[in-house]
Amino acid sequence: MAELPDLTVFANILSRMFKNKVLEKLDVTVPKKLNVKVQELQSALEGCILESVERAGKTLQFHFSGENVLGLHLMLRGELVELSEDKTPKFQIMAFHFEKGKGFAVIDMLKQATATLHPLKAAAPDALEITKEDFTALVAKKHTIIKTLLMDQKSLRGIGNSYADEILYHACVSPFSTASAIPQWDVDKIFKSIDIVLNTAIKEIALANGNELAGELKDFMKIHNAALKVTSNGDVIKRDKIGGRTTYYTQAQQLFL
DNA sequence: ATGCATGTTCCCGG
DNA sequence: TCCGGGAACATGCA
Repeated sequence: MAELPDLTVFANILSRMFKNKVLEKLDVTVPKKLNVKVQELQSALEGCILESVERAGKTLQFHFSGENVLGLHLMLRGELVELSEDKTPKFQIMAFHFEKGKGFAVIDMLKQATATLHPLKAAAPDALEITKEDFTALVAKKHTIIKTLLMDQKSLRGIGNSYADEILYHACVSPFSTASAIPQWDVDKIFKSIDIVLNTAIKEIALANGNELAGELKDFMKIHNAALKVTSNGDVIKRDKIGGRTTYYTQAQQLFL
């Protein structure tokens, strides 16, 4: 359940560990989500140098020498694990073997993690890159529920169910608000909250993880957290479904319809 | 033991 | 055309 902040941290850790290393071997255990044949993927990437790892939306982008790019989406339950000698991790999807026996694997018990060779550049802006003007225009033209809009990857990339709740809680706007009905002042607040909530989480997770790729899931959530009954203010945390997903919010969050 | 969690896609209906 | 709702995916956890 890696979300945007986790992925940003993973990208940084992978860069530290494998940047400028040669990918000696790429094992594909579960090829069903690949956009190319296993052999095509291997011949494109094996022998290449990993030049950078970046996050884009909810994906990681591995940039290899020779203009080769691999996109990776972990979907619901995908995880990254560092490889230890001679042991294939349980639920392995693919394994990246670099020099000196070092490497990492993608694991996913749902087998839904998706690797894409030469992914198309996404049209929608990333949640951490969108400008205030573009965000304002986006919110103004959509008549859907604000939480649904924040999570719509075709509109804005990178925000999932739990951080959508965290952002709207931080901005004090009800997740049930109609996007186009939200006043400019509050749209500005949401825009700022996206930046603050995500970047704060990145810092906290980076600190907690160190160089651990997966690490245990630290719970930094202030509202999207099943263990909490009330917020730090003492407001009762309510639960509802939006888009089939559990949504946590309080009565104090302003509703605009 | 039952049901919930999580992202995406696809299908149906208003 | 836009929007919402539900199912499906496989497994671990409370």
